[in-house]
Amino acid sequence: MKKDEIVRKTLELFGFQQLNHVQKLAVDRGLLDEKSMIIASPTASGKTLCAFMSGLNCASKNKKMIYLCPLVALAQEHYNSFKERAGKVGIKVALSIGDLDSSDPWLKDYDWIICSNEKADSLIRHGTEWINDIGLIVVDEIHMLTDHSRGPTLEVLLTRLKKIIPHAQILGLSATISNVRELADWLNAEKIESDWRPVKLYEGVSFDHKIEFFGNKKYDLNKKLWHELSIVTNSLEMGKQVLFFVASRRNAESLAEKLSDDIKNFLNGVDIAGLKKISENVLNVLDIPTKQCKKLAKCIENGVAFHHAGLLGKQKSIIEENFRKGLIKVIVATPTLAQGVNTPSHRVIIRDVKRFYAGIGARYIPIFEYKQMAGRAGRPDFNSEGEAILIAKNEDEAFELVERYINGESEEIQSKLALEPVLRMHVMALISSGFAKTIDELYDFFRKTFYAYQYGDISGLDIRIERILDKLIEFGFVVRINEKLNATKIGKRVSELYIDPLTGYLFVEGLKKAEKANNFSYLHLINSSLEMKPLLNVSGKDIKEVEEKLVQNENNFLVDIPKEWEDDYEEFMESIKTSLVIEDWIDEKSEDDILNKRGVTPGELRTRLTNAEWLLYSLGELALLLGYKEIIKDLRKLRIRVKNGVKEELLPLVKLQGIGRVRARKLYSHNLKSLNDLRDVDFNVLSKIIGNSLAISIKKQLGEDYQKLNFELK
DNA sequence: GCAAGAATTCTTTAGACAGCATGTC
DNA sequence: CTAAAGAATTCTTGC
Repeated sequence: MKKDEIVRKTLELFGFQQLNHVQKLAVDRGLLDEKSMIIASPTASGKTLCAFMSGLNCASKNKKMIYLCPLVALAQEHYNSFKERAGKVGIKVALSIGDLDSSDPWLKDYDWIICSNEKADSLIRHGTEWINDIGLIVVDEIHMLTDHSRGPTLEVLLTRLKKIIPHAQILGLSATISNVRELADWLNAEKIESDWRPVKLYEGVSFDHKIEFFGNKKYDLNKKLWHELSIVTNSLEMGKQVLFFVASRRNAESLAEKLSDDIKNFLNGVDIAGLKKISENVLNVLDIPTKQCKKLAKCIENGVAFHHAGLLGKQKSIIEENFRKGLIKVIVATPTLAQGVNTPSHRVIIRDVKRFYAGIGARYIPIFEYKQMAGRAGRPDFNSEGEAILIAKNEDEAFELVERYINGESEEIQSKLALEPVLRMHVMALISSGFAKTIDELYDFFRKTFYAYQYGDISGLDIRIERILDKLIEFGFVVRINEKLNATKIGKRVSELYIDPLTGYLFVEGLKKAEKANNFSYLHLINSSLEMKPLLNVSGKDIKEVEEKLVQNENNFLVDIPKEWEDDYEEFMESIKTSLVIEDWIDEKSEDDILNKRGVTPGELRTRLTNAEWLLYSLGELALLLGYKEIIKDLRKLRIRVKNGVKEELLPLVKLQGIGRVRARKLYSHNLKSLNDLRDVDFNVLSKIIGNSLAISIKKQLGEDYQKLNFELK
């Protein structure tokens, strides 16, 4: 395809007439001539379309595009959008993320591969063969590089990719940052910067019952109402939605609740009917609605939603979707929404500019974060402008906020590669995948990173690497003979399992004590790993039970028990508490009970369980490798129990599709305890217990003739 | 004696990546 | 080097 044809086709697929400012700039500067570049421009300025164009260009040259995303949710969103559009021109798009995996060799038949940064890293560790077919690397939200926990992974990944496929085009998509130049230079890329936005953004402050846009416009608010409500009222009177950003989940919920009583007056008949329906959907995401589900449902009925990571994924997407549709009038959210799925709002209110940081106390959030939140203001499909409003208590504070945030410039991107936990993981990976075969190669590698580029002097890094190397050798994961470095079998496996070497070591040491282990000690072992952090905190009401558990299992723990006065005692208690929650789950306690009793949110429980399952798998794999044959079965059983939330006796039943913890228990209580029982039981009996369609499905899964049964039913 | 409101103390604090096996009416 | 808001609890005040 020729260049103008690519442009034309892309515009057609997206339904646009012409390229916008940023896109034109990118094309002029060589986007379709395989020039590497970093495009730094505001949210919604059409960067994705640039990626799409160069993806088409790349495909026309018979090369692959790999599209890296910082969040699974974003990867999914892009996958859907790309698949629909690119599918029309015969391009095959694949999604590769942690769960719901598409196995490696399978990917080689696809043209565009959308994945998370970590997944891409993992694919490379496993030595993917199609890597040499990559002609284009798109890095979405490349400013992630500055993130202290996950930035280094991206940095190492890019450094590696640059080395393996030096001729591939790199396209970095970034929010506006001050040192794009530096980043671009590191990648040998063009720098394209633009402030162009599809809608005009007004940034202002609200205080003393007015909203002030200094020199632009001004709103007077109803003095009889409390501050937040007066803003909401003012917005809804103009028919505009509001998106609040607050500092904590509790704040989000309480503000949403407080607002919901007054907002319902702004709803019309259509809204009320629609909201009623959504509210029910939200309520029934789980079999038994939890307290949080009920609270959310009630708020939504009145047109307000709270949004944070404690919600279930399904609920979050219902809220996002219906806010876009205009049904939900107000969302009160934690920072999730600022970096996640696109949820623009005419007005964005940044209420809390301070946030708690462990060990330091409350601090101003970075300017960069403010800009991300403010950037959500404005809906190109409805209005030509958006408003981002900070909340201040008084005029003094208002001026301070203007200075700091509105007139402020985003922080620079800084490499965080020197942080030890991440470095440890990547040193292990580099050795394990044979990328660094000697110490010199290892040092050389780090000389090509952004860290080295940015700071020049990396002697400090060298020292850290050396220290880490010593540790890895001590752990038995790496062998060093003179200058040569080699990963041991177990070291290689640790790297492939994508766990921190420290966790790997924790597991290896834990397994040595396995003869005294019970299920609880395995759960506790995985909850002692870095990957499970942060753990659930122990509150006043469960301290007693946690202590009891500690005493009960005193002789079963696979890690050392710290003394009460030691620093890690509290963390130890938290790991017991977290294990208790998982134990409740596999003891078939009802979800609602667990959540209420332990003060956990549904979304949180879900992520914990997924993590626990992955770590149990990893622990099992290490046990296998180390030859602990007796316990492998236990670990396997435990893992399936964690996955399904069932006692051991239900294990055969949950193998069936459509049978989870609740239904399996039901079958069991009707004396159907095995697959054979189910095979033998009369269809009509089964159907009475569990319903027609499921009975058909079960019988079919057991190999009986679906058609025949279906026929008999009629 | 009691209730409303004020003052004080207590409690809690954002987010979310990774392995792997298998299948779709 | 370590903050702030909301919730819970206790105290005060006025009748």
